[in-house]
Amino acid sequence: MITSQSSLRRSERSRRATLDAALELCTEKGYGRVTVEAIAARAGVSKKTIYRWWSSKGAVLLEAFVDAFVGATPFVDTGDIALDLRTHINSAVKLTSTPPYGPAYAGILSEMHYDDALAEAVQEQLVGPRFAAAEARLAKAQEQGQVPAGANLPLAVEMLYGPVYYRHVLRKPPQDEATVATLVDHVLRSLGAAPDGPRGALPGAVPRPASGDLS
Amino acid sequence: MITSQSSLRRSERSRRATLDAALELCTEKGYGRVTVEAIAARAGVSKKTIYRWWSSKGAVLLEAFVDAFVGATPFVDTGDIALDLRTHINSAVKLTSTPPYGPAYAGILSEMHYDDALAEAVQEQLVGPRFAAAEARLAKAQEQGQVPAGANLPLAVEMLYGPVYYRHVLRKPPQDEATVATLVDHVLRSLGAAPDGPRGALPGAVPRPASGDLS
DNA sequence: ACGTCACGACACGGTACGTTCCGTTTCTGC
DNA sequence: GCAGAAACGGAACGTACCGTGTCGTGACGT
Repeated sequence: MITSQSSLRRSERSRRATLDAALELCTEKGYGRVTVEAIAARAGVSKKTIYRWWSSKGAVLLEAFVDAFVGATPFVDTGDIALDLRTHINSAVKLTSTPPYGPAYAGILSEMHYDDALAEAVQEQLVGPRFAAAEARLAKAQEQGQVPAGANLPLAVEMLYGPVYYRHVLRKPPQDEATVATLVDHVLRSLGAAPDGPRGALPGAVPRPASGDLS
Repeated sequence: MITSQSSLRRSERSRRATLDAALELCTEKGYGRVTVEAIAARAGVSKKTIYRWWSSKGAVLLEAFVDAFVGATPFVDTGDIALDLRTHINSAVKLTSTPPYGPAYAGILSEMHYDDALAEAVQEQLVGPRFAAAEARLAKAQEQGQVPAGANLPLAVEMLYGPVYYRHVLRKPPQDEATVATLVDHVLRSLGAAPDGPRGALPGAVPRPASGDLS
């Protein structure tokens, strides 16, 4: 276990102060310039207390991150696969591009390369569930005939998330909602799905005027 | 400029020894555990010499990286867009997953989040050219009628590279060549391109036997 | 009321940072 | 060639942060 264990005697006040301070500093200075000593000072907490409950700076920020997002991005099912995928991907874009969680996530992704335990925790607590939720929603659309039976769903999920991560790690501007809509259309089309209403042949080739369902 | 400037008096021997030592250490210990002092010791070079020519550990590895890959992955044009995209993406997968350049690139991507100059250098020297080459090859295919006229080419490039980065940063196993082939088929299909020979409806839905053109 | 445990504080040795000084080697220009 | 300049290796420096250890205090559970 990389995140903190609970205890009857543990001070919830110190825990929250630590997580909040870590997120603040990450936003202000960037993950790489955040130190445990600075977190402790900002939180009004002893360094010893931080090390008592977390194994590293990365573990603190992962807990802060997961803490804020557990159940915060449920996968709604409106019956419209394109709409639901847009909602899902837009939440992922916002997650990875908005303070304080965007900078924190960038740091976590960095640390994953050297910290095997952190990598495993991220996979189990963040990536795995999100990937599974997206794939499950596509499977449901399959049952409803909106996606062909033999479609390669895991590949579709990677094609959806891939561009989001691509821009995030390369520090390019995040996708806006129109771009996400175009992406979703392309991915569904690549699976052989029937065009979705007015979004017909060559989705995205001709920009559509902004419509209410995007906001 | 983040990478080293040339000089008439500069010792090429020290430069090469530094770059080689940095790549070696990065492979052995992972970028995060590589120190400038260790690079200097391994290279038989003074720390001062490293700081004279590079601004940071990241700059050293970026130069080693670019040095090895400048012109090393030309974008061939066989006239078959699907084949050429497979070749291109396969080289990107290999680049990001094979020592010593895979670990080095992971470290560079990490450092980019805190080092603006490094981020700009990566964009200009690595990502930009590769992205442009892929888009140019697609544009040529467009002229030849293999890709529809109004297709969203930048989106297509992101859909191709995205999954590669997705797996790289999340430390998932890299795509094998069959998966890359399926990905390329899907992306071309999403653009409205005509199915490519036997790769017909629902590419990837039914695994094809391995064929020579993949190796 | 007593014992336990988490707490804040402070000090510690260790590591790597980036810089400075020094004496030596190597190359350039005269 | 020779003299000067520049880059070199080596060693040491002060600083920052690491992760740990110690200690006295105070809050909680029994």
